[in-house]
Amino acid sequence: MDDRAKRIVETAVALAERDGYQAVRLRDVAATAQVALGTVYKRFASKEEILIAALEQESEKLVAKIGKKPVPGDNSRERVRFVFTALTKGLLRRPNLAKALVRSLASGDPNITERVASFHALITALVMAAIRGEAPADEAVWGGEVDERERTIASILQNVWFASFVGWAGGLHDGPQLLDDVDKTAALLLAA
Amino acid sequence: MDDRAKRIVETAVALAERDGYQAVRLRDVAATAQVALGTVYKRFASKEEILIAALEQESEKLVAKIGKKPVPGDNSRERVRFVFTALTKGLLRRPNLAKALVRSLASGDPNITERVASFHALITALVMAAIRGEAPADEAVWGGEVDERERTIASILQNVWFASFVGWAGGLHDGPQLLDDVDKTAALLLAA
DNA sequence: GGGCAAAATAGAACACGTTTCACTTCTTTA
DNA sequence: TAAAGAAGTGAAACGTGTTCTATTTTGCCC
Repeated sequence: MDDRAKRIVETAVALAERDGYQAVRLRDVAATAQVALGTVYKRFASKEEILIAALEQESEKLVAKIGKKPVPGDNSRERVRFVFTALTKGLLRRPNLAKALVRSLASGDPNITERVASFHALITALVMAAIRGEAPADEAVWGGEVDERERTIASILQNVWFASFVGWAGGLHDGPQLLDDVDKTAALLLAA
Repeated sequence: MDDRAKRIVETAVALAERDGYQAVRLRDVAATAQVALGTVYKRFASKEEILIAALEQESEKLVAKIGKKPVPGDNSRERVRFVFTALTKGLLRRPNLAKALVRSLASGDPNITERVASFHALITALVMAAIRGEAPADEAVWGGEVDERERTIASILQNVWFASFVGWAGGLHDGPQLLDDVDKTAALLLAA
């Protein structure tokens, strides 16, 4: 990502953080990033793509922070809770931004399918590492055999988290409730 | 819902069914429904609200059909699979419409929160009835005590279904995969 | 340093959701 | 049945995402 693209994404993040999705007006983004509107569209095909780029950037930061050390906790459930708590708190710290990002994630725009899949894979890897009690980075190391059951559980947890996140973004419930949904799921799926 | 409102929703459904969300242009909706644009906005606050009304209408039809008789199946898991299969197939029969509706459902628009919650409650009731093996309509009869564990499981299943549905709408995977996600979850959560 | 292709720019223009307004047509009620 | 208010209408206008165009600037090669 070149300099201009970075400025564009950072501006979008700043605007979303302050006033949410609708405040990310591309004319404002362009002006603030000191770039012409045409340049914005040379780099990104749409507003959604800018926000997905922002999601990538933010989630990578978050995952990097979480995944640096082995996940703390004596058993799968505790480690899973730790990971989702960290993710959720990291995002809810800037609620307007989080809502804007989840909106793009759930937009169903076919042009961002691969990016959405990457995000999905990123979280799944994190959760699987938590279940096993390894540092996520290690995952690159052990080459092959993934436990199918573990993958399924990780995927379920992620789906519950995502659905609950969307519910939170839509005002259905609050942050603690969101975490509670995931934790209850973990309680049922993971032996202590 | 008066006559005009019905025509508006039906037109929106027809347009979404043919060509998806972006094809539901409100000027076209108004023209086809033989109504002025101002009248559309007298009945519905936004495009999202029209589509949520459509979702309510369609899901009620679907649930009415599914919930008429006791759900077939010898155990919880089979009954749950039956219910989600029926729901999913009913929706995927008109994929463009389904994508448009799920988009509204996941839009995060705070003005439709209650409607989204109602939809959620509707599905939860259906799933809980399937877990127990009762006709959903009976639920009104037995007054009180809901098993907390059953409610949690129903909620998880619904969340997985929803998340997977959003994934399908975004091109992440296909219909059978969607059902498989839910079924695998049911396998882990429900004793046969 | 001059020329050239690629990139950037300013700004107009278009599409569509949404709002507004002036006017007409119903419906109610006294 | 006439008056009043509610509802509907057609059309214009506005905001913002997106596209397009003509012009300028930049980076590079000879």
